[in-house]
Order: sequence, then C-alpha cells, then structure tokens
Amino acid sequence: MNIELGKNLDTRETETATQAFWDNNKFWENDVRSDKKSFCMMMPPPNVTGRLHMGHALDNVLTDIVCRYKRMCGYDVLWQPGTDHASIATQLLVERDLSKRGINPHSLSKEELLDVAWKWKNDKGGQIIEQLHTLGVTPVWARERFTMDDGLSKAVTKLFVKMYNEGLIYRERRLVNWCPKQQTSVSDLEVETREEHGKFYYFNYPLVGGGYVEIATTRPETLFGDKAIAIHPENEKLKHLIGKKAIIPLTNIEIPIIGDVHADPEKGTGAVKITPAHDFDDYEVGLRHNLEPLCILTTDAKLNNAETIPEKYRGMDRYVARKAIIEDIEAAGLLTKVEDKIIPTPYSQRAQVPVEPYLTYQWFVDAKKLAEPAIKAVEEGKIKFMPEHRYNLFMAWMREIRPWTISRQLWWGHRIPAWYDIDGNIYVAETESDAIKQSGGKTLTRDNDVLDTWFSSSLWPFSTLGWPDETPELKKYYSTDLLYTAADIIFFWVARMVMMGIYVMGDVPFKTVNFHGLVRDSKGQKMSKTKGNGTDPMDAIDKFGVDALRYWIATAPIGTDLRYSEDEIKRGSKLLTKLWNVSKYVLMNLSDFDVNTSKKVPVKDRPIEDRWVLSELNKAIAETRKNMDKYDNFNSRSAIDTFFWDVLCDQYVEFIKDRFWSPEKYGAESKLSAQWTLYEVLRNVIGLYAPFIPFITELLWQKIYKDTEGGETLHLTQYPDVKPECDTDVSGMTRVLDVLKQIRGLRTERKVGNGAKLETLTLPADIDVSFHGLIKSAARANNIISGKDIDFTLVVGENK
RNA sequence: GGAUGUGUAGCUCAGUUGGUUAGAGCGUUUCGUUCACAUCGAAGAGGUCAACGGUUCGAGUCCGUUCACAUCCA
Repeated sequence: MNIELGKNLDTRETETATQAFWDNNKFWENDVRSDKKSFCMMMPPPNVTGRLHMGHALDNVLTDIVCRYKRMCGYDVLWQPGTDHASIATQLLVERDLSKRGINPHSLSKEELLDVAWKWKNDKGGQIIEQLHTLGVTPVWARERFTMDDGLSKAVTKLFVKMYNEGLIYRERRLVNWCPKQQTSVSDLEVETREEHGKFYYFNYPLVGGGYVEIATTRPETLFGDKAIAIHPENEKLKHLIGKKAIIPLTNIEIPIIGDVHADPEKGTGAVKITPAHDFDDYEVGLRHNLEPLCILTTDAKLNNAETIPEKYRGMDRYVARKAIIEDIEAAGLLTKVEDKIIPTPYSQRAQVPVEPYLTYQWFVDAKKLAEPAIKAVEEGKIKFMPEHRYNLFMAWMREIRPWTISRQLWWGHRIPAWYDIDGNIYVAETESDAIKQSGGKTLTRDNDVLDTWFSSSLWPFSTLGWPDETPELKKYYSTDLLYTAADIIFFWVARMVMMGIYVMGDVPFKTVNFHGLVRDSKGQKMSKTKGNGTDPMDAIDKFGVDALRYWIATAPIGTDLRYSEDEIKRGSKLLTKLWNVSKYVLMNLSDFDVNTSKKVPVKDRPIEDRWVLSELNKAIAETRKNMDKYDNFNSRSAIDTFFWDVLCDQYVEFIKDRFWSPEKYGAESKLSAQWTLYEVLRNVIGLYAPFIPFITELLWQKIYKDTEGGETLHLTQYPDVKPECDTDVSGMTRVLDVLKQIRGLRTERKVGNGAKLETLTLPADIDVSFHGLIKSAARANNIISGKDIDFTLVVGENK
C-alpha cells in the first residue's frame, strides 16, 4: 500500500468536506420495507427560537452515537428529526423583535403577526437545522417535521376532537395561573416559585358594631376582592368573632367572618382575609362557603373598575396600588405592624413576571384520567428510566397530577377547534363546516385561543410517523426504542408523551428514556443566557472541531451534569492527533504490504505480542459492545481509549518497532505478521471509534480501507465484533509487561533515556527464554543474560 | 418543609452483585526528542473514599444518624 497522510490533520477542512459528502448521499435513510430489525429514536424537536445551544448538542450527539452504532450493528435505523413551534417562547421573541424595530405588536392584526412569525420560523428554524448538520448527526433529514406543519396540525385537531368527545378535554371557568405580561393563562409547570424579600402587613378590619379584627397579609392590594374573614373554628382566642361582620378598610363594604380550617391559628394573627378570585386557597374556601369570587384585576394586573374599588385606585398597577393602599390604611389608623418576610412568589417562567391567579374560562385536559394507564404501564416496567431514580420523580408527579390547562391566549400555535354560537353553546369539530353542521346551521365564531405548545409535542412520537393515518412507519417504528432528553422537561414533555402515547396508540412512546444532565460552565455554574456564561457549540467547533466536541460529549456519564471547559475539549483534539499519527505509522510500515497479495499469517502462527494485542482488542470490542448495548457511552468510549492508547500506542507499537527496523533479525514472516496485525487492529479501532468521532474515522477509512472493502462509507460497515480466532493463550505477557515496566523504572532511576541502547540486559531466571526476543526488542537491548535481578549496562558511547 | 441525588487525589470524575496494593484524565515533580506523535513518552509524588456508629471473617460498596452541596416539588 502506498498511502500518504499529511503531516498534520486539518480538522475543520476535512469535517466540512465529509459533512457535504454525507449530506449529498443520504446514507442514513431508513427503509420501512426492510426486514432488518428496526431501531427508532425521536429527536427532541428544538424550538425555532434561535441558535443551537450546548444542551441540544448533548441530546443530539448522544443520540447520534447510538444511532450510528445501531446502524453498524445491522439495524434499520430511523432517527426522526424536526422542530417545535414553541408557542409562547416564539411569540415572546417575535413580539420583542418587532418592538425593537419600532413596531408595536398590538398594532398588527393576527394575520400580520402570523405572517411575521412564519418568516421567523423559516429563518431561525433553518438556522438550527443547519447547525445540527454541522454536528455531523444522522437523522433522516428527508423526514424533517415541524409541529405546525399540515400533517402534525391535523393530528392535533383530530386528537383534540377525540378527547373532547370522550370527556378528556373540557372547558371550565376556573382559577388559573395568569401571566399579566403576555396576558395568557399558563400551566402549573410554567410557573416557578422564587423566594423574595417582601412584607407581611398587619392591619385591622373594623367590626360592625364596634371593635376590630386584625389580619395579616402579604397582598393588601387584593382587599377590595375580599369576601370574608376566616378564623379557625377551634381558635380559642378568636372563635367568638365567627358569625359577626367586618368592614373592608377604605370602603364601607361588610363581609362575614366565617369559621374555616384554612385559617391556621399559628400563622399571622389567626384571622385571614378571603379573596376567592385572587388566591388558590381562598378559592377553595370560597367554594366551601358559597362566596362568589370577585375579580378586581385587569388582564395586565391593574386594579379594574369593580364597584368595590374606590375611584382613586382604579387603573393602578398591582404594586403601585399595594403601596397606596397601605399608606391609606396607615393614615386611617388601621395599620398595626409591618414585618419583613420571605415570600414565595410565583413567576411566569417565560415572561419572568409574577403571575396572578385569575378566574377565566379555559380548556383543560383531564390529566388524572390519562395518567392512570400511564402509571400502570410504567409500574409494569414498560419504560426503563436511566438513571433509575428518575422513575420515582416521574411517578410522584404522575400520581399527584392536576388538570392540565391547555388553552393559551396567544396567536402563535394550534388554534383550538371549537366554535360558539350566539348563546355560548360549544361545538368542537375538525372543521368549521362540521361545527356548523353540528349546530344545525347556526352562525358560529371560532375560539380565539391556541393550544399549549406541549400539546403538540406530546404527540411527536406518533404524529411524526404519520398518525392519524395507519402508516407502515407507525406500525414498524412505534413504540420507539430510546429517547435522550434533558431532565428538566420530564414533566413538560416526557410524562405527557407517555400519557398521550398510551391513550392514542395503546403503548408507551419509548422503551427507554435516558435523562442526561445539564451542561455547566467550568466553575460548575448552570449555563444561562442571563448569566452570559454559555458557550456556543459552534464556537467550540470552530476552535477544536466537531470530533473533539463530540468526544467530550461522549464522556457524559448517565444522568450527571457535564462541565464545559476548553481543557476537556482539548483531550479530544489530542486523541484525534494520536489517531492520525498512529495511522501514519501504520501506513509507513505497510508500504510493501498488499492486503490482496501479501501472504496471510494465521493468528495462531503470529508472535505472542501480535496475539496479545489481538486478544486485548477482542476484550475491548466485547466491553465496548456490552456498554453500547446498555446505552452507556461513557464506559464504551473508555474501553476503546484504554485499548487504543495504552495497549496499542504505548505498548504494542513499541514491541514491534525493532521488527520493522531490523527485519533481517526476525525473518520475513515476522514482519508480515506485524503488518497484518497493524492493518487489522487499526481497522477495528477506526470502527470502534466511528460512532464517537465519525469524521476522522471516515477519512481514515476512505483512505486506507475503502478500496479493498468496497462500500461507500465507514458508517454503513459492520461494527467490529469479537473474533474467536483472536482469543489465544497470551498469559505469559503479564510477566513481560511487568518486567518492561521495571526496566523503564530503572532507566528513569539511572537517568537513561528510553531510546538509549542497552549492551546487556539481565533478566530474572524465571522469564521464559521464548520471551527474550520480545523483551530484547522492546527494551532495546543487544544481549540478554539470566541473573537474579533486573539490571543492564549501556552500549559504550550511548549518551544518557 | 417534603422528595431525590451527590460527597473518592489539587481539579473533573470512574469504581459492575461487599473480596488482594482504591483507578483515569488534567495539574504537579523528575527524566527523556529514538525514525508515528512534544497536541509526545517514561517514572514518581499525591487519597484516614464527608463525619460518626452498626452489620460482616472482610465495607469506598450494605444499614442508621449527622453535616455540606445540588435538583425537583410545596
């Protein structure tokens, strides 16, 4: 063979070329008609909101490693890609972008806004897909889907109607979390609680007939919505007040004092004001006591025009009103005490403003009913959780699941397929004409709301495969085999996919779910936009190349967080260089070797060091496959590394150097044996590493092995497998390695370089003479004599 | 407040069902450029495995308590 590799590997240049080669050849397409065993994974669809971040890189590289491996193991692999419309997140960014350009989003019609958003989607969505290509990942790009494309929208509508007809979706007036900034309801999951420094206000409500009752509240601005004061029925100090009437300060409105266990005697004053429309607990109290909730806030959290509200406060922002009301209560001589208090405050995760409980009509999914069979399936072990302890988290949430608010007062998303007649009757149908037919020909208006973005993504595992049509893809690939995703969407996405999958398809959406950790910065801080400590994967790629980045990602142990640091990525670069250099060494020694004409040396006839490296290779292959089959990329890669670096580079290559330098001493057969061994071992190393560092391995395979093996890409060849003929008795090598280590130790002790030739080497008598040749060459000694301890003398003239 | 996880070398982390002398990479010290490779090689230093108690012939591993950190849920 006469193949030259350049002195240095130009990572980015070859990666770009290889990526184009892969893209042009569509190597990774599934074949639904193939009778190969199928393996299917879903790409967690990235939001069309911007650039790819490290979390995406993690999901996708880990998924790619498994998919490439499975493909090389002979599976018909379908990795389904696509993007998510990300209703609320996208709308927020689109509106922000419009504002930045001086356009008030509220001045545009819904049609105009949708137009802008679709342009945004095409632009940003395209960008993120392009970046995924750069990572060298291998989904079936031709099957790319978008949660709002026609097919998926059809699935959403169809399912909504089905669930409505089966009573699993309903519309109801309830207290929900309301985001005053985006003026929409949000689900419980989209609310995050933050502990804030606030005040606990104590003040008196005058009693009808004289006297006062003192209450404590963190939210005095809601007092105009008060419907009662509650006192615990067993509160010895205060229970005598139950049944009397109190007057809301700053007004002359009378409210009853009621007995309710909600009023904890230990908290505050023991008496609490009950504002059913503005507090979840109070709402429950209100239901128990028939208190009609009174809403005193506008949709953007200003005091509204409710009759109970004195003129001067109307239109005030909730926090301005709080201040004004407290000042006026103080002026009225009713304020008794103000305490500092840490207050858990619910925030809208997306808009980053405090949410309000708000009483509105919304659409809900009866999650409790959906959860029952899902819990059962998971209890039966139909889904394997990695790491296992995520099972508990998942189950705890599923068992306490609450109704899922699915309607959003937004314009970007799947519009709810419900129509109303003039009397407010609801008609849910797949099309407007169906709805009209249902109504008996009335004039209808369509519901303005859209669906929670997670509604459509929870259908992803089957909607992308063609549901509601009965496609062959659905039949072959559902349920999917494995899902890699971030743990922070276990409830948002994973749990809901499980519920929907079982409800619609009657089976779990995936057999294994592997939750990886977060990417942190080098100091262990969570990467976030607000902190500005994030690293753009594309920057890392520009600096070190895709393979180096992927090599680092493959170090992610199951379920633990990963720290990003350039030093870690450099390890990958070093490995690539090593692989490049050892390939150069192999080729250098194969110049007079030809795989087609050179005489084959059977393994059993090869020198022990050749048989040893092949036997170690077998072990590495077995270990790698064992771990890959468990989706344990970390230990797979470690097994390959250990073999490649420690066994092949550091030991075996050193063993055989003398056989190439002085072939006359060892005979032609010996050199040929080393050549065969190098040729085979390098091929296996390239194969083993292929899923992890696909670019450099493809390049080396193209240059060295393609012509003789045929085929178009390394990544469609068979993954290396254990070869029984390579398991030979090499037990003597343990002692040899030990002796060589001692000799190297002695060299260091005597400050003799490893290259310096030894004149005589004294070996302990227990070393079998058959190993003398190997030790002689590995230790670079001219003569060997037997003695008690290891010792050597230098060739005269060899410097230290 | 509840639940879960983590705590092993200076740093980042492995350590499979309890079993010889607890491993790797980075960093560090010393030595070495020989013809694949200084993005390298060799040798070394460095650990009471968070603490305490228990089970056991034997515990980094199992059990209990405590401490610290992280995440999720209230």
